[in-house]
Amino acid sequence: MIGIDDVARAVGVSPATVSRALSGRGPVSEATRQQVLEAARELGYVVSSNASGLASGRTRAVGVIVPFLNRWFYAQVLEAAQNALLAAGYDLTLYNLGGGVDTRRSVFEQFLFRQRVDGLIAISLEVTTEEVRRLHEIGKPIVCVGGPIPGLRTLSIDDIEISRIATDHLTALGHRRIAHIAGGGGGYDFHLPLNRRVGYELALRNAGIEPDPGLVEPADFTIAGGHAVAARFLADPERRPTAIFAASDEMAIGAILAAREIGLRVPEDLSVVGIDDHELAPFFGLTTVAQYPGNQGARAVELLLSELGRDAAPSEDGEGNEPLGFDLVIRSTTAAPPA
Amino acid sequence: MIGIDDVARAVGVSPATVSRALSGRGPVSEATRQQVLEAARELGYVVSSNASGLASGRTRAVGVIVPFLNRWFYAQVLEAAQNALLAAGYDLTLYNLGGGVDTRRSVFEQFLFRQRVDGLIAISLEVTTEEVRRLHEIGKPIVCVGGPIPGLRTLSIDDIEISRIATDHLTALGHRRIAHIAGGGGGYDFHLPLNRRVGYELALRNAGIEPDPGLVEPADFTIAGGHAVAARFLADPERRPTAIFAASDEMAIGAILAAREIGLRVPEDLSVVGIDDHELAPFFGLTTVAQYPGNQGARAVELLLSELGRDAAPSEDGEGNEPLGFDLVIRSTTAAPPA
DNA sequence: AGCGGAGTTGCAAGCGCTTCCAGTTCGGAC
DNA sequence: GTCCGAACTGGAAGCGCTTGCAACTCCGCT
Repeated sequence: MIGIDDVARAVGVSPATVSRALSGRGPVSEATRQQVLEAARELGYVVSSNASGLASGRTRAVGVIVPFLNRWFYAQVLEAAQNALLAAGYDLTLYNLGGGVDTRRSVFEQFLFRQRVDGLIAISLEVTTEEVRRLHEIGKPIVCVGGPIPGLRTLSIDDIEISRIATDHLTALGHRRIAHIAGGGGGYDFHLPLNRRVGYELALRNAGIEPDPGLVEPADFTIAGGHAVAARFLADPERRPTAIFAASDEMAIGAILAAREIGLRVPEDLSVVGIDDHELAPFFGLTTVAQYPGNQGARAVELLLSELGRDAAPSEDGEGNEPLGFDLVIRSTTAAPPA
Repeated sequence: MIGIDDVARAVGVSPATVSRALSGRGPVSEATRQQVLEAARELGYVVSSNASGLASGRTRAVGVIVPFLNRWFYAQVLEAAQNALLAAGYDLTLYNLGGGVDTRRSVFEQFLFRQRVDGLIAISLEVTTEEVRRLHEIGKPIVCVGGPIPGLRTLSIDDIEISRIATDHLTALGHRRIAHIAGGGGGYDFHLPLNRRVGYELALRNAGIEPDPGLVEPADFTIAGGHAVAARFLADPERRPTAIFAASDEMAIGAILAAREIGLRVPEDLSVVGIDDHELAPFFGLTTVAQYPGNQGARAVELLLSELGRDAAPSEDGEGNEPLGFDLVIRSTTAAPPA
């Protein structure tokens, strides 16, 4: 393995200078820098991250913690984060908590303490107070996306507002009986489904409609889950809603399929709105509120790196939570209710 | 930060003994080992991966290279690999090549050479010969899943056979006009779609049917792509196939939706078969060939770790490729052709 | 009693970098 | 011409572990 000494010898300077030239820390004359860069490229020299990390305390790696992998939203955020990190020269170490209690515990007890990463990004995590304590103990900067974790800097969407807008769109079209497929269950941060429901009820009240608890039912954020709930909503022609607002696009798609199965036309007989702007949304012509997970991932990296950049201690201003953008995207699954 | 010396002091032994006790390398009396373990737990000591890696050359991390994240198959493999790695005490460093040419190049030129990982798992990668050369240069064990990379140990499905079985199922039901939505395009290993087409044609010939090139068209492995191709196949009632075999479940689902849209019933008017056993397959009642990506990921980790375990040089017996299991799963999208 | 060997343990030398500190050079100010 | 500071460079001390080697302790044997 070719080391820093080889490069130093090739250029005729000390390893210290090579280190400075390559890392950009400390003064090096432009001429020397160029020679070093050249020699390094020529020899194919790449610094050993272990040695560098041990000596400097910086590893140039960021840990990303996700509760799931195989969900569109998480994968989008993760992909964007990966790209941003690679572009900045950072490795991404993945911690997927979806592997059961034991793996989850060992991540929080062991893995995160190995000094392998300079900082962490946590995506929509629902964590126990004990886990929050561990996260703080690590003493490294953390940025959360989505699930607000007490005392940590969080990037989050305004879930109440996003839902209000979606529901407003339906009331504005004239709908009065609007059902809501809420989120719920398993591993998700529980604030999200709750806030989305609050926004929905807010919009109804604004339109002078009293929310009917019989028109709200939770599902698990999947197509199959949305389908099952929608089928129940639509079963009785007497009590059938004229619109469904689902807390995610996948559930909305399930609802569309359920409607089609019993011969209802979308949007003529039933309007459907989702949240996400999932990759399948255009395919189904789904009206939805886009929340740009890619931007969220990229922004999280940006924030984290800036914190690392100023060699800061983990920011104590954890309350400086940053709202994210979203937009209503009107396609062809919403229309005025049947006469 | 609490270090190995603290533990040593607490127990009253040398750091060397603590290291041996914690890593399991070298002899330590049972009594001492217990004390060390106890003290480490108590103090919350976790070895610094940088220091350990630098001193030993082992990092207890594995790199996983994927071409995409937001595809069901990749996410499944990745998730399983992550679980297996965590269980074995390994970190997983992710390299997603989907970020464009530049990131791809820097991964192959820089990131993989940082000595950050002990080994690599490459999932269904299509690589250039230059990239293969770089992979070899790294000098670490590599296990590939799916895309056979020349000279590297590969775990792969028998794509010809898997397709043959799917198509056989259709011919056995009596179908004669069977269309194939092939894979193709962008970033995927190109052997896969090719082999699947070969298996399809093989099965047809076995049933005495001459393949009709007009009944084969590629799509991009997505629902939308499958939908578009299927819509074309089904447009002309005269030349309409009675069955469609898609090279992936997502494309098969697209085909089902396309059929429904023009009023065809599945399976009465059209049979559809896919490959994968995607999470949505049960929801659509899709008959498919399951290929268990989770097992593939777990098996890849197992192989890689066993290679690392015996401190082996990267195995030169790269041709010892291992076939993987798959099963025809018959659900409700296939039946005899209309009379 | 003396000895050889197995089982444990400690010593100390690194692993390959980074960075503090001190030295050197050079240009300008006086 | 001298002096000072800024800009650059090299020496060397670690960073926190692992591990080869030597030392030491018990045994059971002869």
